[in-house]
Amino acid sequence: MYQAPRGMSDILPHEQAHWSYIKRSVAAMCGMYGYQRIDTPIFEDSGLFARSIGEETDIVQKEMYSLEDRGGTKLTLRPEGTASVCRAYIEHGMSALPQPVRLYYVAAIFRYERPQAGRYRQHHQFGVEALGSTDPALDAEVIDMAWRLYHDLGLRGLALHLNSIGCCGCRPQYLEALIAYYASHKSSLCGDCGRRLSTNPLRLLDCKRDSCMHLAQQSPRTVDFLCQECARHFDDVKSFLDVLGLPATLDHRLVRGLDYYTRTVFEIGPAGETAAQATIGGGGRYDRLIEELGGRPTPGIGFATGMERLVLNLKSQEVAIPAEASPEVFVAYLGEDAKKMALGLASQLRVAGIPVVGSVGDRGLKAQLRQANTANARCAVIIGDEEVASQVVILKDMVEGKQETVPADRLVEVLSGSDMLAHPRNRSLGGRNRGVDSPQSQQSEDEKVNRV
RNA sequence: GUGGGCGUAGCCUAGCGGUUAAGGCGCCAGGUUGUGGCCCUGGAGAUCGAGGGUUCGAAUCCCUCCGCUCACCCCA
Repeated sequence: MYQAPRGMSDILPHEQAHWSYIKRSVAAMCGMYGYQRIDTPIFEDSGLFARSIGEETDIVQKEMYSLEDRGGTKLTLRPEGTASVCRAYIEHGMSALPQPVRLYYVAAIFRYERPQAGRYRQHHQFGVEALGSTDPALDAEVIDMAWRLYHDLGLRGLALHLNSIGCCGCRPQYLEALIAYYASHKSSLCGDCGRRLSTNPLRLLDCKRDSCMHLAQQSPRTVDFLCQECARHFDDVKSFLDVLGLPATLDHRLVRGLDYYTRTVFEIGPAGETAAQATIGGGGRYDRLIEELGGRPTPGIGFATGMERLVLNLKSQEVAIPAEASPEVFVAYLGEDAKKMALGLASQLRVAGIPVVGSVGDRGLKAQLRQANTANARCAVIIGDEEVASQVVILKDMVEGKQETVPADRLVEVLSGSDMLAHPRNRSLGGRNRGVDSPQSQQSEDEKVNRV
C-alpha cells in the first residue's frame, strides 16, 4: 500500500472549507492593502536559499529537499517564500516600478524535519513582501496586515511580539556583548546552548530550559545596542503601531531563525501559549537581502503565516467556517430512454449556470434520492418512462418534500423562477463578507482583541 | 538526529492467552408497484501494521522492523 510521503498530507474534500475560507480572506485582504499576487517556481537554484537563509542555519544545513536534475543543475524545493520573491524582483527589474513593490504569495513549502503537531514536511504559507522602502510605516503596515488577517478570520486571543535586532552596523557590537555575557555563565548552560554559543548565539535567547531562560532574562538586549538610525526606526515603528491600535509586546528575546533579518522582527501566536508550534505567523525586515542576492541595494519587509497552523487554530477556537457550496440539482432517472433525457437536461441546466449532479449507475430511485440527499442537493429532477413519453419531468423540492410536474423544455425557466435556487450573487460569494463592517463595529472588535 | 505514546474493516472503538475477532458510524440492499431524510431488517467489508519467537493454542506475551503520533532541536 502506498502512503503519502512522511510529513505530507492530502487535503481532503471535507477539509477544503477551511482552506478556501483562508484563501478567500487572504486574497480579499491583499486587495484591500494593494498587494499583488506573485507565483514563483516550486524549485529554485539551491544557491539562492543557501545565500539568503544563511549557510549556517538549520534550514540550509539539514532541512532542504535538494536534487540534481538531468542536466546537473542543483535545485531545491523552496523551504520558504521570501528568497524566491526577491529573486523575481531582481530578475524582472521591479526596481523600475514605483516603490515599494507590494507582493503576496500562497505557496507550498518544503522542509525535511521530523513531523509533529503543526509542523510538516510539506506545508503551505501565505506571505507578503513589501520591497523598496525603509519607511517604518511600511513595517507597521505589514504587521497590521498580519494582525488584521487573523482577526478577520475570526481568531482571538493572539499576542504580537516585537523586537529590533539592529543592522549590520550595530549588531556585531551586540553579539560581542551577548557572547561575552553567556561565556561568563557557560557552566550553567544546557548542552544545546553550549553549542549555540559558537554556532548561533542569537538563539541562546529563546532556549526553553528554565536555567537558560533565567539567564536570558538578564542578558544584554538588542534594543540597547541599536545604532542611532536603527533606534529611530524602531521608535517610529512602535509609534505607528500605536496609531494603528496594535497591542505589541516588546520581547527582547525574540530573534528569528533566518540570517537575512535586520531591524524589525515580529511574531504572532496564541497569547500565553508556550506550546511548541504556537507561532502562527512571523516576519521582519531584510534590508540587505536583495543586495546580497545580486540586486541593487533594496530594503524589504515581509511576513509569512503557516496555513496549516491557521486551520489548526480555527479548529481549536471552533471558528464557524462557511460551508462549501453544494449542488443545486440532482438529476435521477429510471430506464435507458430516461437516462438519455437526463443527460441532456443536466447539460442544459449547467449551460444555464445551475450546478447539477447527474446520477449514474442505473440504480433504483430510492438509492438515487438517497444520494441526492447526502449530496445536499436543493432539489431533484426525476425522469422515468412516463415522463419521457410526455416530455415532462418531476421537480422535487428536497427540503420541503413537495414535487410538481413541469414540461421538460420549461425546466430551466421554472427552476430559475423558483426560490429553490440560491441567488447567483450569494452563490459566488458564499454569502460571506467579513472584515469590512462599519468602522464602529470594527473598532469594538479590535478593542475586544486588545483586551484578550 | 534524540526520547515518550500508539498501531484491530473507510472512520471510531471493544476484546488483552482458548472455539467461525464484537459493536457504532459510513457504505450497499430490502421493508409498495417509480420517491430521500427518521425507524426496522439484512449484507459486503479485517491476511487484528509486517516478520520472527514463546505456547497444545497469540489480536492478546517477548524481540526486530515499519508506520503514525507527541515532545526536544528548529521553524510558519
